[in-house]
Amino acid sequence: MVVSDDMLHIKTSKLASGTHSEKCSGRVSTENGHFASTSKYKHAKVYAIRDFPPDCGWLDEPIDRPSEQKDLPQENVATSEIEVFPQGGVKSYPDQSSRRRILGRKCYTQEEVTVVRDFPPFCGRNAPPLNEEERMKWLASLKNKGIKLVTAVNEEKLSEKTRCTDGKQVIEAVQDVIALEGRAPRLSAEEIQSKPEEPPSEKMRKQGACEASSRNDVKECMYNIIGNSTKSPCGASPKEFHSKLKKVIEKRDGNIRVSEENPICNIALKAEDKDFETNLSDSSAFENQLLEEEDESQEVLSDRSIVPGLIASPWLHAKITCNPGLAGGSSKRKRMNSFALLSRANTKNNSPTKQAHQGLSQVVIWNKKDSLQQDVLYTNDSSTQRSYGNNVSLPPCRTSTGRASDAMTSRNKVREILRLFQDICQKLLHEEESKINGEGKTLKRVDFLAAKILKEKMEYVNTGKQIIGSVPGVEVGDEFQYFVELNIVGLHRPSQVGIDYIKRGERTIATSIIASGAYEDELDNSDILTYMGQGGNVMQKGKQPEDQRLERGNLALANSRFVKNPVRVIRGETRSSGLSEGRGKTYVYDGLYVVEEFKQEPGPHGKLVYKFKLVRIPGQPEIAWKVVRKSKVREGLCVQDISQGKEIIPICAINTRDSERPPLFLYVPHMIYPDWCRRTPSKGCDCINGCSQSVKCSCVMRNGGQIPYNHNGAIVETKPLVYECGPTCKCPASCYNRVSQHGIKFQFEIFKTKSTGWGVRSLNSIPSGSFICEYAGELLEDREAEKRTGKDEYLFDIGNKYSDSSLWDDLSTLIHDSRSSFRQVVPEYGFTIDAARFGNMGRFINHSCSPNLYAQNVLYDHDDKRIPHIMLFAAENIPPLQELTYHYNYMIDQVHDESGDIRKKVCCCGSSKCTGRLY
DNA sequence: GTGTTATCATCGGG
DNA sequence: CCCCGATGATAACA
Repeated sequence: MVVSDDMLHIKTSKLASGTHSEKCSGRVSTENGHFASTSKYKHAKVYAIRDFPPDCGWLDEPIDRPSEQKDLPQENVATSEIEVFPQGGVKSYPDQSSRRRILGRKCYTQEEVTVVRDFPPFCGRNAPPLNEEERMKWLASLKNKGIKLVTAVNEEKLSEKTRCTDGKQVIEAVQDVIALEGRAPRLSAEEIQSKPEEPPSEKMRKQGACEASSRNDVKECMYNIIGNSTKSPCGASPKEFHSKLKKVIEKRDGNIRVSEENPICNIALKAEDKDFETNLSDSSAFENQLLEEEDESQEVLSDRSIVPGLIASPWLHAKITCNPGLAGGSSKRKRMNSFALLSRANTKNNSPTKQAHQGLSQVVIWNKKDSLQQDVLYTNDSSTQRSYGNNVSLPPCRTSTGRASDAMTSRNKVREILRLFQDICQKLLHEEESKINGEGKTLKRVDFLAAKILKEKMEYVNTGKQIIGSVPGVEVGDEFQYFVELNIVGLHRPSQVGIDYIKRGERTIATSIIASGAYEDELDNSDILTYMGQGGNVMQKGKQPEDQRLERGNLALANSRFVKNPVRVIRGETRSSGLSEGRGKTYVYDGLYVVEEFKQEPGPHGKLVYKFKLVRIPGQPEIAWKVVRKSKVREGLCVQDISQGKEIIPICAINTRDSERPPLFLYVPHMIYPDWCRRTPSKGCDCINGCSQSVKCSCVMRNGGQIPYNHNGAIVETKPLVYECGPTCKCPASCYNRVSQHGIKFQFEIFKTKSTGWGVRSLNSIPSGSFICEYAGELLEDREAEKRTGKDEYLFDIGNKYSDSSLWDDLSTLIHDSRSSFRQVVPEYGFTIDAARFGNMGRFINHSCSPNLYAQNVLYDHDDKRIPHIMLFAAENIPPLQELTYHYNYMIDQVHDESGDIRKKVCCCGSSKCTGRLY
């Protein structure tokens, strides 16, 4: 990261509010988590004013945990659990240069400003950790479920083995092979079953392993059963035997599939699914065996039950290092290495020995489960926790340091790449929009373009790994604007297909589905989802509808119904709210579901369709929009509209924690300028046909020749200063160069947070780049601000980043003003916005070390660059009910009290990037 | 049997 | 509505 010192210029915070100890001694906490102070300013150069250029944390070197945090009261969980990130700070953000390359555009140093939009990897919300109680509950439910489920299945299997026809089929199939080999006479199934051919030692070893691990792995046990009944009698070499066996299985599977396609046995599947299930398990057991035989290094098969990572392969090595419990003390660093290993292994996956690698990937998948079990094991100190049969990846647990850090690393990766993607998208879209102007051409697919760029230059997240269960770094509730984003983060691989599945030998099982209502799914708000299968020419126009067949995704989902593996569900939400101007759909990750059952029914066109009933696995966080939609009256509502009608959309106040009401202040949606402030009216443009059309638009020129917004109202990139068209412009209000002046676009509410006073959140999904609100208040000169001692927590220092010389060098090519005069003026006169007495919702927005908003200087109604509007924009996609935050940009150890001592304030943002200090 | 290429299907998006 | 689209699975082919 190349950052000049000048870029880092940050106006430091002035004075200081109370320390934490003051809070404890009865000081009043305020909305922003600051504390009122009566101290006087003594130190001229120190300001307790939140400063504009939001360097967003990663420019600041991380600091050590302040020692005074030890004194924190117990309930201060947010800070006491924070992990200091050794690789934090600049070094952890290596891709700025790659971004430059990616965009392939002229890169100024000013780009660092551009990059201000690119928030630190830790931006925004972190994994909502389950509290211990929730966790235990979830684990208990899993345990019960898993044990019950699997033992039931196992018993079923065992009895099936001895009586059901399928067991016979399998054995007969085996016999076919044996007969082909001519080495053994045909035996009846029963004979084989009852024949203890295997050396008892090995048999016991296997069974013992199976039981000892208590892993309830159906396949594992089935493997043993089948192994016992089939392996020894023929005496054929394993490889020969299995290649023959495989053929037979294939043949048999073919038959089954044919019969499955027969409509007669559609619903019958439900009645006879025992057979089906047995088939599945049987053959997967066979496959497993095949796989293991294929891997030369697997000499001790049964050991896999105990130490799954022993099988030698790069994948498994990687896995081992991922499993501290197994590998014996893997550090975070090791884990990161394992990532590298994984991706390397992935490239190897295209090697000629495809079969073997398919096998490997299967092993990895199941090994994944082991690792997940280790998750459980690792976060709970009892080894009895190993006995989960579910292949469920649990939410990251932050109490386990190594794991938590890993989870955060993944999280940051995901967010990083998504922000990058969104950023590239906005810029490409912007270019396209300016190209298209007037020519009636269609816009290119910026999402694909951006995805391609990312794929070429960067690595996608979670690629190669075919993940069953939750994807590292992706959290329930995450939102995506484009379908390809799902691919980028590894949540759902196909570009347009709704069902993603993976191969497990001859079988496929579903890993993720997208329910966006293209078919007639039943999407209600409950945890049950009815998903319609694919195919049947429903999507193709001009084709006769047909019965859906049990193939591809449908087959995979059907298999998942028996394997009971978790399936990720992504819901495509049409933006019917109308509040956001973005594109049609938002994709929300809804968490893990299990396919409970499926059936075949006549669809809307009369032909048969498959319907899959998916049930959400309990214990996952609820999706915000469900909460919003469920409760029509907001719980804890204490003020209907704190703006008292002054905003276009009412802003209510919610307090579900105590009886406190929002503080009193006079709501003003706009800035209040004092009498002495004579703002020079802006010289408006003369564009009548819209400023985007006109090459000569003076406003556009001042923005460097381009409107800084896209047609959907999203800001393209952060600029030192944005010039919107204003009241004196001739362009209409619909001009694309008018965004922030139109006021809020989303439904916001202020709410009482856990530890930072009042905060702000939205009930809507907010796409990255959207305008949030202005930071409104009284304009003050710094001198005046210094006098307002008690309420400095509402001061916002207007950006004097213009005094930054390196920035200005680059700007000079864009902004045609006299640099010298400008620079002379600004550093001398600092201005501040005071929202203590008058303000808008912006005053409630809290600080975070990994924010999801950033501040942008905007001019539209006057020309005085010293006092731009402070407009807050979304730095990423923000799901409903996620708290909105920006970086206050205090300078650590630069805030002094009246006696000149450094003051310290604990930061309670709780983000993974949190330095623990606000200043 | 295996590696490469063509084709198909698909709950997007302008 | 039309068309372009990426991707993986499958079919066809060398």
